[in-house]
Amino acid sequence: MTARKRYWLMKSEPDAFSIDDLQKVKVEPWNGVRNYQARNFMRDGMQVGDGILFYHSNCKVPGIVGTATVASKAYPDPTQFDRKSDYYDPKSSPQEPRWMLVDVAFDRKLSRTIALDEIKAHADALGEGFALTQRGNRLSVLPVTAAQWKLLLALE
DNA sequence: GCCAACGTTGGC
DNA sequence: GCCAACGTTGGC
Repeated sequence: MTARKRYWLMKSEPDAFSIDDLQKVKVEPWNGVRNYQARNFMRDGMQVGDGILFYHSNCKVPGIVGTATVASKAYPDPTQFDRKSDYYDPKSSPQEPRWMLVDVAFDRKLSRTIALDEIKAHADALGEGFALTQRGNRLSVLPVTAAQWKLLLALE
């Protein structure tokens, strides 16, 4: 049985990993997420084939720059076991991994950036439940409804 | 580069 | 289990 396709938004700092980087490598293990809520979305919510809005944060024009697809089920983030990694977590172990990730596959680049400004301008239509535009929200992985997905991409 | 927001840590 | 201190995120 296949569950209904879900939608997500994932943030990345373009200096660290941009939509162009994803286009080059095609598939990227989404490592380094060290927030429990974000982890839970990946671990418990994501299914292969789900849609992802790729969002550039912490840059000149923050906004949605492309789409991607969930390409694997959740599995332990290997960087948590790597002492040399910035993402090393001494409290995690292969027997009891704390952090999970999914593989993210490039889908397409948008013809233009859907800037945060524009997204905010449509806050009413997107609804109060949209985590991205909620004040102070710093979640790097968040759910998007089918209606929000449609609305956001219609702005392209 | 600043700083508000907010999650996590650790002392008690 | 509380909560102050601290670190990080991310818009501006």
